Amino acid sequence: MSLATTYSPTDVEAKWYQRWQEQGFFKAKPNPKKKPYTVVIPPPNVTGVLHMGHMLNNTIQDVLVRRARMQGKEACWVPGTDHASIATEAKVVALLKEQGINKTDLTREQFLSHAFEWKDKYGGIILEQLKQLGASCDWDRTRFTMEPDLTDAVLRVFVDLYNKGLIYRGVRMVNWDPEGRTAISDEEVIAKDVQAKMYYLRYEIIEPRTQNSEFRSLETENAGQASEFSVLNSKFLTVATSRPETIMADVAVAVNPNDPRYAHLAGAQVRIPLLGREIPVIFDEYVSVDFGTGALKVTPAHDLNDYELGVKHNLPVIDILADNGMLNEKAILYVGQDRFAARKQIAKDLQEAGLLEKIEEYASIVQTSERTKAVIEPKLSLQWFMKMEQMAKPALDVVENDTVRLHPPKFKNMYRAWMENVRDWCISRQLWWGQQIPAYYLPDGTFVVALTAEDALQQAIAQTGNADLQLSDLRQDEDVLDTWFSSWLWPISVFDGFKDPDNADINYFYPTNDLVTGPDILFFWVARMIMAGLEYRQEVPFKNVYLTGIVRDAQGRKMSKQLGNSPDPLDLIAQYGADGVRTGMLFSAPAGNDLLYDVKLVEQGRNFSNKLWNAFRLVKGWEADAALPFVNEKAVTWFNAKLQAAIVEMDDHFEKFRMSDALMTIYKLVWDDFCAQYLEMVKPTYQHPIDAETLRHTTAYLETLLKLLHPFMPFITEELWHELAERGPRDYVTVAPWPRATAPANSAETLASMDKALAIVAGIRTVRNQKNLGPNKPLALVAKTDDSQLLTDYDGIVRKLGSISEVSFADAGPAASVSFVLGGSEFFIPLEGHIDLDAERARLEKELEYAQGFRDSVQKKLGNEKFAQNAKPEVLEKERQKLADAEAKIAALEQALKGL
RNA sequence: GGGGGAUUAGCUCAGCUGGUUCAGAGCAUCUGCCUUACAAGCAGAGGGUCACUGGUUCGAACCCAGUAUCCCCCACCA
Repeated sequence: MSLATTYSPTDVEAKWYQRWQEQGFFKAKPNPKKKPYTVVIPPPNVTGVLHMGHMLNNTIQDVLVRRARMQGKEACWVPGTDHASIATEAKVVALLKEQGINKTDLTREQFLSHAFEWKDKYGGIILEQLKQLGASCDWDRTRFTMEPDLTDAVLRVFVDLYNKGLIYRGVRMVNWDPEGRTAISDEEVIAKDVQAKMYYLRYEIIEPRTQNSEFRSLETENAGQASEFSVLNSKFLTVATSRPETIMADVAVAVNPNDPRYAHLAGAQVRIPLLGREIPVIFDEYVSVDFGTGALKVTPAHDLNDYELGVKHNLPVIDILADNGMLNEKAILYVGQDRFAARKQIAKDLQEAGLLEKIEEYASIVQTSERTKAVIEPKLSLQWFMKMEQMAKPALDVVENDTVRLHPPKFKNMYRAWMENVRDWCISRQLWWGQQIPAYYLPDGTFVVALTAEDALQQAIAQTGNADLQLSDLRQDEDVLDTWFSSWLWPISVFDGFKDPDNADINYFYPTNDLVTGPDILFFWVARMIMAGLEYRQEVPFKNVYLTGIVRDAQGRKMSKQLGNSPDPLDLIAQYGADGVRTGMLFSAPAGNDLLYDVKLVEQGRNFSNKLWNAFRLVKGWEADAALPFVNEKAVTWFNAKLQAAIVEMDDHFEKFRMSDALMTIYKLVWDDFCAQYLEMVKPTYQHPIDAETLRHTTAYLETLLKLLHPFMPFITEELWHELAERGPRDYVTVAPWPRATAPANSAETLASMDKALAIVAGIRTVRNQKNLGPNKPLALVAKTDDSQLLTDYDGIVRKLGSISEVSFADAGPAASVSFVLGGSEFFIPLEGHIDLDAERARLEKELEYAQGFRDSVQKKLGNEKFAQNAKPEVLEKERQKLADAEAKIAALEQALKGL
C-alpha cells in the first residue's frame, strides 16, 4: 500500500475548496422545493485580518451551514465586511500621518479617496482567509456595508425613521471621544476602574450672610497646619473634585439645603480659585451631604449631572474644551494645554497659591472609548439621535417569548435589563468614512431630510415657498452615521430588502435561521437587528442567536498583540490542517463559555484527522473474497446499533446548539467504537482477504461516519469520500444526505450483550497487564457461568480481541489460574507459574468486602419502610435488582476464594 | 451601587423533572507495549467531602436559606 501513514492536509484542502467552488455547492437561490436555511455572517471589519475569535465564530457557522446543506436545505451563508467607520477612519488617519499628511489638510473627497484606496488594498483579505478555514459561504453574495446598495438602504431607513418622528436632532450631553474627535454612543463607552486623585479646592467666600459663623469645612488631615486652616476655613468653602482643570467652567457651587454646615451661605458668592470669577452658591437636594465636603462645583458643560443642575437652576454653560481635548480660549487659563497636562499644572499652581487643601487617593471610574481607548469627555453638542423606547418594547417581547432564542439562555437576563433601560441612540459621528447624513440645511437655517439632494431641493422649495432655491443653496450635513446604523439592517439589506422589499431572495431567505456572534455586541448589533427586523419586515431577523465566548490563552488571559499570546490562525491551519484547527477549537467550546486555547487542542484535532486517515487506510487495503462466509454478524449488528444511537444523540445535541457535545459524540464513535472495537473485531489476519459481506458493511459505515464528520472536518472527509469509491461527477460528501437515524431491532439487547462480551475482553486484558503477558500470547479461558450462551455467541470476538486460544466451561477453575468476576459469572485464566496465591486472595477479598458493603447499603435502603412506601415502583424494582446482582457477585467471589 | 451567572477529578466541562447515565467525558497523569492501519498509536490503571454551613425529604451534586470565592453585565455621587 502506498498511502502515507500520516495524513497531510495542505494540498488536499486547496484542491477540495476549489472543486466545491467549481461545482457551485455554496451557491444558494430560492428553491420552492427546499426549505431555506440562512445565516448572515457578522461582517468583520473590512480592513481586518483573521484572529482566533473569527476562527471559532466562523467554524461554528460553517458547521451549522454544512449540516443544513446535507439535510437537504437550501443553505445560504451570506458573507461580507463592515466599513467600521471609526476604526477604519482611525487607521487611515494614522497611515496618512506616517506619510506626512494631516487629515485636516484634506478635503472630504480627498480623504475618502485615500480611504477607498486602503479599503481596496486590504479589504476582503479576511474573506480569503475564511476560505482557508473551509467556510462554505455563497461568495457571489458578498456584501460591504458601505457599497451603494447598502448605503441606499441606510439612507432610506434614516429618512423613514425621521419622517416617523423616531429620529431627531438636538443638543444633548454626549460621549465625546477627543482622540477620534467624534461623538459616540453610550454602548461604545467602556467604564474602567482607575486610581484617581480627589483634589480639595478652596473657593473664597465673598458674601457670607453672617459674619462670625462657626461653620467648618471637613477636618484636615494635617494636624500641623490645623490652626492655619481654621482661619482659612472661615473664609473659604472647600470643594472636592477629581477634575480641578474644569474649574474655569464652573458656574456655581452647590450644597444640600439640609446641610447645617452651609446653611449660612444662602445668597453667598464664591470666587473660583486662580481664575477669580465669582459664582453663586446654590442649594439642591441632589448634593450628598456625606460625600467629599458636601459642596459640589457645578460645571454644566462637562458633566451630565451638573448639566441637569444647571438647567434646573438656570445657569450658563461654559465649555472650555476643544474637540481634541485641549483647553480652549474660554478657559482663559491653560489655553492650548491638553486637559491632563492642565490638571497637573493647575494642581501645582493651586498648591502654590495656597488654594489646594489636600489631595486624596480616590478609587474611581473613567469612561473610555471602546475604539480609541481615549478618556471620554461628556460634551454638550448638537447631534442626531434615534428614539429607542418604542422599538425596544417589541424587540424585548420576541426574546421573552422565545420567538428569538438566545443560546445559552442566561443572556436573556442581560438582554432584558438593557432593553428595559435603553436610552436614545446617538447616531451621528463627526467622521468622513461612513454614510453621510441625508439632512440638508437651507440658507434660513432650517433643514430638510431626503434621500437625494434633488428630493431635498423639492422639499426645501415646498417648505419655504421659495422657488428660486438651487441645489447649491443646500448644504448637506457634514456628519456620517454610526457604523451600527448600517449593520443593524444587515439581515435585510444583504437581500436588498429595503430597495426592493418584495424580491424573491428576501421573501425566501428571510427571516434567517441562526446568528452566531459574541455577547459583546448583543446590544450594539443583535438587539438592534431585531428592532429593524420587526420594524421593516414585521418579522424577527433570526430564530436563534448562538453566543460564543472569548478565545483566551491557556492561562485564561485575553488574546492580545501586546501579550503576543495569539497564534496566527493561518499558521495553525498550515501546521495542523483546517480540519484539525476546527475540531480543536470546538472540542472545548460550549456556547457562552470562553475558550481556553491551548495548542494541545489543535494537536488533538490533527491526531483525530490522522486516526480517521488510518482507519480508511486499513479498510482500503482489504481484499474481498466472495467465497468466504460472513463471520462478523455480531460485530456488524452491534456497530449499527452504536451508530444509530450516536446519530440520535448528535441530532439532539445539534438541536440544542451543543456543538462540542455533538463533536464529542462522533469523536468517540469513530475512535472508540469504530476503530478500537469494531475494526479490531472484523479485521482479517494480515494479508488475508476479508469476506465480501463484512467489507460491504464496513465501507458503508465508514461512509456514514464521513457524512457525520463532514460539518466538522470538511476537507478530510471529502478526500476520503473520493478515495473510498469511484464517485460520479456531482457525488460529493459536501452535498451527501445527512444520515437519518433508524431504530434497529433489539438494539438494547445487542448493546448490552456486546458490553458483557467486551467486559470479558477487558478482564482478560487486565490480567495480561497485571501478569505482564504480551498482548498476543495465546491464553485459555475457563468460564463458570449460567449464561454460557453469551460466550458462545461472542466466542469469535472474545477469542480475537483477547487472544484466547480456547474457551471452556467448568464448575470450578483450574488450580493454577487467575480469576475475575463479572456479574454472577467467574472467569479463569490458567497460568502455570504466574500465580501468587496470597496476592490473588487479597485482591478477591478486597473485592468481596466492597460488594458486601454495597449489598448492605442497598438492603438498608430497602428495609426503610418510608422508602418502600414513597419510592416509585420502578425505583424499588431497580433497587431490588441491585441487591440481586450484588448477591450473585458475592456468591461468585466467595466461590472463587474457596477455589484458591 | 444594581442585576445576573458560576463553584463537580490536575485542567476544561457534562450531569434535563431529586432515586442505575449518579458520581461522568475529553485532555492530562501513571504502568506496560515500536502487537503489519495509526507511537500523531495500542492495552490497562489511578484520581472527586460535587465550595462551605444549615434546612426540606425515606432519599440531595440537583430543591431552599445563609456564607465564601470567582466571572459577567449595567451604573451620572463630584
